[in-house]
Amino acid sequence: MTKITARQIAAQTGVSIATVSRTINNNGYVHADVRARIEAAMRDLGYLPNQAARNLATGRTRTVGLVLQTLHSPAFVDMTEAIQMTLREKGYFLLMCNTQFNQQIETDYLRLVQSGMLDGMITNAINDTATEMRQLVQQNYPIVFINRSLTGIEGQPTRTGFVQMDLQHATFLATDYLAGLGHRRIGVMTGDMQLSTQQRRLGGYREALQARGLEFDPLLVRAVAVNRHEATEEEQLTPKNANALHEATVQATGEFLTAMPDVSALIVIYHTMLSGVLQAIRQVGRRVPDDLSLVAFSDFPMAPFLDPPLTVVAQPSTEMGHKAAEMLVALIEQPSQPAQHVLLRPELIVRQSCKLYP
Amino acid sequence: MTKITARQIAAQTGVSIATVSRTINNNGYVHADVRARIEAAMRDLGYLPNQAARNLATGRTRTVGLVLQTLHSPAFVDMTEAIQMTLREKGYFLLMCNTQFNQQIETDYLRLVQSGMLDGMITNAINDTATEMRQLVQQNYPIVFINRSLTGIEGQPTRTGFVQMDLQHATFLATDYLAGLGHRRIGVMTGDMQLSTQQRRLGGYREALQARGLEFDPLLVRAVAVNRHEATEEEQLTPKNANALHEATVQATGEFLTAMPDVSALIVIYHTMLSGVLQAIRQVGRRVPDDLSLVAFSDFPMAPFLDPPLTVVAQPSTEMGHKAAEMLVALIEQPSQPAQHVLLRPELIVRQSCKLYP
DNA sequence: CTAAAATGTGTAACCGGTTACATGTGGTAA
DNA sequence: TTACCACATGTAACCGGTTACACATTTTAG
Repeated sequence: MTKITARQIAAQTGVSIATVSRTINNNGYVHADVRARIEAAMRDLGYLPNQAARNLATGRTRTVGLVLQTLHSPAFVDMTEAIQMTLREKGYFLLMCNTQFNQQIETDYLRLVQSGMLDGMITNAINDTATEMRQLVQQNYPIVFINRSLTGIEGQPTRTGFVQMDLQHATFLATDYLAGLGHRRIGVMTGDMQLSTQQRRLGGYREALQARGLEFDPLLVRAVAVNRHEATEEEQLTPKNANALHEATVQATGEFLTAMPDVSALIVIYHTMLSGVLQAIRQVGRRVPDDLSLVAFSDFPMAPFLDPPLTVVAQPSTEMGHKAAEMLVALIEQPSQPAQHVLLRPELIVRQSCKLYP
Repeated sequence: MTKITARQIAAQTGVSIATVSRTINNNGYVHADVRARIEAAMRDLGYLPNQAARNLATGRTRTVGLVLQTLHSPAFVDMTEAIQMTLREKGYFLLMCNTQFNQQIETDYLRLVQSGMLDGMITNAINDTATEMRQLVQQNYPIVFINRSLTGIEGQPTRTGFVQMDLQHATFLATDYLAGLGHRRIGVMTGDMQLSTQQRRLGGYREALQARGLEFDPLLVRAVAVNRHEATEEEQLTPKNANALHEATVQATGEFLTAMPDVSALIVIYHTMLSGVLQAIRQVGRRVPDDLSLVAFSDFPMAPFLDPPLTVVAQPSTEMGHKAAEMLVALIEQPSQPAQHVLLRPELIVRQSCKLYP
């Protein structure tokens, strides 16, 4: 249990710590015989270099942060695992941060990059408009955003990357498919309207409606807020965890379906809301797909086994995670990179939750 | 972007770094006025203390590791979030490690505790019998095991904790429920037989059979191995990721159901195998619950919406995560703790995937 | 009023590595 | 033979904090 240090390895082998360090890091010149002796000593004594010391000396930690709101979404799980595996291959570690939609926690974790604890950050932070985030970007810390964008940094030299699914196309796919089946009143259950992605998500909805000659009715879009936004906090539900979100969604969807009996199809933008939507549909006595067609976002292993098998817009989550990790490592290791954007395509997977209208 | 150091804060305020340090850590005595000036300077300059330096100086990192095989299980997701939230409250960070059932990765991550990068570890490592793990425990590093046990450390002073769901009772609940419905040939789809938990899981199965006067038939237990175990590697399937596991499960379940037409009920021990089992059932043309009763492990949000709604044995995952985190922090902060054991009860949630036999 | 205790602050030794620089070999090309 | 370069290793200055200890100044207690 007494900690072995490089000094002891040096003493044991009769060399200086510098030589031990060179051996560990495979730096500079070390005679093959000496190297062998040092390595033997390290093995014998079970020596592992102290990471804190290395981090301090090198100014790097080979650790990056991942800030997500929740893991209760198969897409996020896939992404997280892909990120971690990719990072591992590149010799990096992953610090997890689930914020449960709490912006304070989000901000706290973002600071870890500035405190030198993390070399960089991957995030889909919801306060992407906040000053803390812009500061971080402006201060040139490596950050990769997932499904987020940032205005006002165009042309500036930052170490920022963006990995996005084509959100507009995703809602377009769902809407166009439903409209193609003859639905004219297509509802959308979504999250916080303040989020910078809402515009693109709804953009795809409107685009598809227009292409099919249908009118956009704002009453058909129902938002269940999942985060606190100072400006409009009082009007928003602010569930603190998945359960609260579930209840809020049940409530909102129930009201929505009751108030809008002519809605014949529903698009659910967030997977975290799906169980709540399904429960509400049951409660108001509608049946999928006979009384209501349903398209959800994110595919998941159980989707084919639901009643009925669920038609979904699938995200390339694993690929997104992989790209994000790769991009971040590049930003960390090569100081001056032009901001990269990766845009991946979603895919409509048709199962049996939608029906011709009427 | 130039890094601000405590020295600069000290210079700016006209005090020594020691006083700055005392202010940061709320240690020792600092005059209220001086403290105010220092805090103002820190705010103005946007100073954040360098974590690597603190870690080195204090010998602690306030970071703990979580080593899991995968997040593709709602129970693990719940646990992970609970762990992280609890750790955060106590001022700790979480380093995530998903091993994808690769024991090499597992071992690598375990070493991080020894390298001083982590203050402790929470894990359900599958090589709980391996020498690396025992070494770690013997060397008195704080470790909390989830659903694992460790023999041969009884009475020894270690900093080890155990959080377990009562695995034996879990399988008992499922088996007893099915037997009570009249089923006599109850199949079990499970994972690696080498895992130290298998004994307890099957123990509950046998216990329930015996209580109901049914005979134990080893042919009714089908294992789909999910990890590599040197000793028996050649006889085992060794899928490298969730997809491979899915395929392996489809294959194994299909064979099993075909070879055992008299099996009227099935217990699925691992959630990660569930989608594969469901697919295989479909492929061989059986229907749940009419041709086959089904009990799965772990509840999940979509379970009520499956076809049919799924009867499950639910784990108290959130509570387990919470306890594990609490226990680990206690082990870290209070050097000499007797090894603690927490045993939580699973719960049978009856829905509609089981039917009276015949 | 004096001794002891509490308060406040600076100095400097650490934590355990990394790495620039100096120094010293031996080999090889001119 | 001289000059130069690749190879090999040690010395010591960092990295940016924490904290034991020394010293000074107040308070408080008896």
